[in-house]
Amino acid sequence: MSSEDERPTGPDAGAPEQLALIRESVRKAEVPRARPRTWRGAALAEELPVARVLVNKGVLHLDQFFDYAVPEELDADARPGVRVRVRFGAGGRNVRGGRREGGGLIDGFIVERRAESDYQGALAALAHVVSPEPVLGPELLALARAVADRYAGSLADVIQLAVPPRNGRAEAKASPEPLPPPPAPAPGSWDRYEQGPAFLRALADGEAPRAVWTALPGPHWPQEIARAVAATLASGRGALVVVPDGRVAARVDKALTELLGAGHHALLTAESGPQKRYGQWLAVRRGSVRAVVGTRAAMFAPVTELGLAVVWDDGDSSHSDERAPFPHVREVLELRAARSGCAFLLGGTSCTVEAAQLVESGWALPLRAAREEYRAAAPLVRTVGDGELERDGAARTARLPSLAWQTVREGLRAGPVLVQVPRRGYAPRLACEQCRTPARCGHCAGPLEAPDQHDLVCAWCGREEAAWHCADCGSRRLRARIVGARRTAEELGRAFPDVPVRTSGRDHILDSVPDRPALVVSTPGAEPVAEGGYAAALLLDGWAMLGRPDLRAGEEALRRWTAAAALVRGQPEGGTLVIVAEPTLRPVQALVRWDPVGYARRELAERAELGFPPVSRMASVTGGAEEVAAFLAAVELPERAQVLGPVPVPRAAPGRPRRAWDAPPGETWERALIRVEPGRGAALATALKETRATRTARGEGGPVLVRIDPLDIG
DNA sequence: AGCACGCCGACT
DNA sequence: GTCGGCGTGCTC
Repeated sequence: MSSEDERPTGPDAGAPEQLALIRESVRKAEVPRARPRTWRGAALAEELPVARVLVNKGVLHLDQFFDYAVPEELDADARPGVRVRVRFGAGGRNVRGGRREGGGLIDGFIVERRAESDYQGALAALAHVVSPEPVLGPELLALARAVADRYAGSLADVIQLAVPPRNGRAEAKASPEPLPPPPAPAPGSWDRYEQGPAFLRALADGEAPRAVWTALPGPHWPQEIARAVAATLASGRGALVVVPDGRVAARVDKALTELLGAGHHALLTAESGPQKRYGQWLAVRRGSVRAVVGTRAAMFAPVTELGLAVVWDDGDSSHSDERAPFPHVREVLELRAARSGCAFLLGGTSCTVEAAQLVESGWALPLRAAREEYRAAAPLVRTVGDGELERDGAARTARLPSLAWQTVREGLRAGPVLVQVPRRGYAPRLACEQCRTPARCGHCAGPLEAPDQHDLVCAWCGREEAAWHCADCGSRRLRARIVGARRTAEELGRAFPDVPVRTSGRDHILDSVPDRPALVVSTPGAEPVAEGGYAAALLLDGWAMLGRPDLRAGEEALRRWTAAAALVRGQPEGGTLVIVAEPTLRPVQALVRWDPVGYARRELAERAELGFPPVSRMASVTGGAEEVAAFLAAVELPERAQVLGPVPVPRAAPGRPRRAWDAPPGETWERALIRVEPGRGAALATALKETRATRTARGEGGPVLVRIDPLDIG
């Protein structure tokens, strides 16, 4: 990075008193600024004796580089990008004649070697070079800077996410010789998509197409990703694929190995353990492996000459990092594509609102198949309203309507049957009892809650809603009820005593089930793949999924449903799916018509109208009530920014691990939302970052947590 | 964040 | 005179 990107340190701090002037002259005499010759008598490097160092402290007001003198004996190893240890801190300031002692040893990275420093004081020397392996290249550094700015975070925080901790043993091992590029692959099942073959050809020709890909349901998408990677490799460039979890990574890994053999790609997931993972990361950094498949942290993988960045299923919440500054895979890969001019592929069986926006804005092109292709590849979808559930005769014993019974019974004759059950602990949002329209605040359109089971309060702005009535149908009655879905599934198992019941969920997740009749009960996201596809699927308690207290509840439910439906055989092979949910609801209709894109586009239009993200940009500020209030008072927001709240942060659900933005046990935190118009996101991030930097520098109040584009905004 | 520097009041 | 309170500001 060039030096103009750094923050000036500001030499205007107060009038220099006499002593300081004397010291200054002593320093200059001892260590000439133009070319530091000695430091404590030790010889310095002949050439470029100054090392610009990124100090590995996440604190925002230290978000700048520091210059150190390079002793002669470290000259050879102290190359740009290597890890170093330096003395840092006020500990050894100006102890007689400009000499420095003390100050703790902390980690850092050399960012640049220079002939001279523009720092006015005497330089301390590098303490040591941790390892001569350059791990932080200029491209990764620039990306990390861009991500830090985007998310109002510090460079060091992003570097901590982007550069894995060192492992000496892995570093000592040489990486394999890079393989020559493979030949361009045939389109394979990409020919089912109108622009599929053309997209592959563009990749193989070294171009940089950007696409939002609505994958057909069924088992082919890992191979399709593999072909896109292979085409990019064929152009002599590298490729990066980021998926939500290790299971999906394993599927793409398998597809790539089948297509290209081993050696072309690295697998970067937490499952492989620190040493192996660092070895893989190094192989990528060293350029001996040109393609990467991995989970979240792999979004920063330093692929040489990146030609294609892929994110699969960008609606999955694990694409959002839970460590500061909370970057999202889709956004980071977008940044990479924009910065390095590489191709971009966002794929999934469903479609997020953000993905729809990428197409709408013209940044990416749609990559879709003809409507008939989706209908043929998807199972027959039928709905059962949960009202029918109560009326149905069979429901009395098993709480399941007869259509569901029938579907399961018939499905079990042909193969495994999937039963998707929402996880317990879903707190549904209040909705109209009549038409199920979510109850929203009359002032800011935030979701309403009933913290004391009685009064209605807006979760965003905290206003009390005294006289709520449904905007759609005028009803004044609300409902919030969770059905005991798990038990229903168990009863279903008892009703088919000859059939094995397998379960897959949070604690024990099945990867796959054989092509034999079985009931497979699974929570959303944990569905095993059935070899040969499920004969049928039953999606229970759609209402509870739609009732989640989240702006994205509808989109998320549809994503979970299409993901499950994509595991079922297509309609021509007799695949059937029954969803227990109100058929008039939009996400349910989108599933029946298999139109996730239409759903996302409509949702996008609505969010634009209501001033919701991603059309507006939002940030959240979380912390103790006093800290949040003081922060909001201090921050200079961009024009027409709107502050919603603060409101108390709801308790973290018991059992779920505490996330950074959940209140610590025993404390009550508050959260405010800040909303700005489209195009002011960068200004908002800058304002938030600046305020936090000055406030923590002065130690004013406790820390607040700032998140840009928070996912769970209710 | 640490941590020393510096400018104010009670002490051998 | 000087020991030490913690308010201020710097860290290459």
